[in-house]
Amino acid sequence: MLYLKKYFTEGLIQFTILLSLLGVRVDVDTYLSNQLPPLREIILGPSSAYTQTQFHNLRNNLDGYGIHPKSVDLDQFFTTRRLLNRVRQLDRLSVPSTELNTWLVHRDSETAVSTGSQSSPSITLDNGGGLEDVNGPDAAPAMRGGGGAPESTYNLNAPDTGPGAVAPEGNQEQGGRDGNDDLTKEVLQLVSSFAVGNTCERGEGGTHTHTHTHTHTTTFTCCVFPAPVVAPETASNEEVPSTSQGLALAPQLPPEEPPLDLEQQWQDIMAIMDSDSGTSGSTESNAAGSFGRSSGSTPVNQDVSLHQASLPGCSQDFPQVPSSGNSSNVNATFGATNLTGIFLPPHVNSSSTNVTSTPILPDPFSNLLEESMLDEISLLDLAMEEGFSQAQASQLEDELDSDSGLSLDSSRSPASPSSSETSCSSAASSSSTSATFSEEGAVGYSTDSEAATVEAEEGAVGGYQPGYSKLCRMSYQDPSQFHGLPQLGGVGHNHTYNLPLSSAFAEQPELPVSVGKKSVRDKHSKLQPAQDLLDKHASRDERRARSMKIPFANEKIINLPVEEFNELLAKHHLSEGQLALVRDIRRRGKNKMAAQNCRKRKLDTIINLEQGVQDLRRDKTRLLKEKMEFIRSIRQMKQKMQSLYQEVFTQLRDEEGRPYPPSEYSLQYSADGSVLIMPRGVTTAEQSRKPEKKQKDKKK
DNA sequence: AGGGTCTGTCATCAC
DNA sequence: CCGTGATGACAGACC
Repeated sequence: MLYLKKYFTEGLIQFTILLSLLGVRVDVDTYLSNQLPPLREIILGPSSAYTQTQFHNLRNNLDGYGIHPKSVDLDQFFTTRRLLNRVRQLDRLSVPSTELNTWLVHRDSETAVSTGSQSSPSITLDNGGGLEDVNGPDAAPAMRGGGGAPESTYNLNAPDTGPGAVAPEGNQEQGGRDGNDDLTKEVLQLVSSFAVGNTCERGEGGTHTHTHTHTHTTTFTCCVFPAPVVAPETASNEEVPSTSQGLALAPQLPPEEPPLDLEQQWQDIMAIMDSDSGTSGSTESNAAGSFGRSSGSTPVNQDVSLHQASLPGCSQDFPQVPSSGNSSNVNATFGATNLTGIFLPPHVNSSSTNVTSTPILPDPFSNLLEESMLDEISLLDLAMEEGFSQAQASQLEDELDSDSGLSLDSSRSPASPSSSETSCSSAASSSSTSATFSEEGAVGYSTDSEAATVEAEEGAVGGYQPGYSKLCRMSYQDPSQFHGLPQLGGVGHNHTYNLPLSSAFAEQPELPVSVGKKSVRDKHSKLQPAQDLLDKHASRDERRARSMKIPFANEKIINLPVEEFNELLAKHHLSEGQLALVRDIRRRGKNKMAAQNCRKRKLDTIINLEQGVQDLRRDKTRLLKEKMEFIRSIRQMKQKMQSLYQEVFTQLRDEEGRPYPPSEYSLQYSADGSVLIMPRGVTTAEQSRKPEKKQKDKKK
């Protein structure tokens, strides 16, 4: 019994830590609000991995020691170490060190063990909180154990004499007897703040057996109360409710000065529980509680430490589909809660049926994880994920941030083609001339005239800057090519329709105003006669116009407003052929500009789309980063919960001091905030709803 | 010589 | 109905 007490006490400590961790989770909830599952849901789920042996293995692995699993002393030692380490690791965990120390002392001081040697299958760890029945009388799943105990029974005090009674109560009780060690009291006080009750009660069948058949339900109840109020005296075994046969064990100490932090955490936890219960309560299965089924996105609270705490056993997290036996149970239980993988090592040996036949509800976490995480079963994958989030994602974002890839002209305003055009034209010619033949509205994009002006001065009346369009394109493709502007002259396209004002209003129609080709080209053709050169490089329409003796420049034909154009035609008496030619020239000229504008618009559209894609990629990267952070945080929390769950579970002992087989039992969290150890055959929903009533009924 | 790009032109549609 | 802009398609010039 001594070691029963020890284990149980340690269990209390573990559980306290667990609750404290939940306190941390409170913060997390602020951002993951609904996404985080209720504690009970987290704890839900059978894990055959939580066998004592595995526990030791885990510990040994963690500690790096090969200690015989059965060594109680070593257990103590390592447990202490482990707990300390665990606490230290819980950076954000605001667990006063003094409290921890106290626990440890308490642990060491283990002396007496209340032996509820009764055959009572139930072990009740009611927190002594008797203070106020926050949950109300019904709150009492704990009541089970406390069967006959008074309302205040949170029988921390009332150690169930039942056989199953393990001893925290006994401890407390013993402590009191032993002289009420101050430390012990303090410990009890602290512990009492986390009302813990372990109740084993018989099922309807009443066949309480050590085999823990489904007929009976062993309940580990943890009731939480703001202020523990338990008189040491109450710890007497006599107060154990006979009906429940459960041993009510509860830390009992007057709540002298509950640590403020602790209390605060406690309140937070309660708040969460309430909210969670409310949320989950709305759904049938909430009792079973799938992990974080509530949906809702909230900003991530980075309060969760992101440092990676890896557990060896986590490599096989998230088994998607349990194939058989244990794994099935595990999955069934935790699968829905997302904690399956964490809490349930694959090597679980569970013969029980689906304890947690809890309905699988939509789980925000699942959604979050399944996408990119659930399929990643190993920590290695996690590492890869992290690697991505930290390095690759950053790199990607950097890449996206930089324009090197697309070399888009940042000066371009996607929304304003004109601006882009301006940049192009200005880059092309640096011409200050902005005059355009816009009266007809066809020159929206035809700032080409600017360039044309420059060329006109050089004798290239064609007026069109050959490189204009190309320049824009080049700038789009690679801004660096702006430096190669002079080279653009090499492109000998005919742009004669974009005429400068000077040439457009030239009064000398005969003059070959439009050379049409690049000055460069002209230079290359110095040997040719001027006329030939002009003819050769003139546009077809110009040549036609010349051949037809059209008395005015094509620029005029093309760019004059329709009224002036008609006046011009009227002023000059032209033949039928001439008129047709003039009209064709005008039509083609306008169409040419329209085509240019059209192409520019296309280009702008493409640029805008590119920019949009860029922005979207950037957003995607950012969101991906955030997602990875979420996943990391969640996984870390799961790992912590897993280890805590495992430790708590393995510390539990039945009335005979035997550990509960993980294959048959699991810790589950009920809606009222109590933690129960349930046979896997019992559905959580069933368990969470009825326990209180059952207990009451049984009491009576 | 072949392919890509740019540009002009035509046909067509819409306003 | 005409003038004009927009645009797809085509062809020629150029690289």
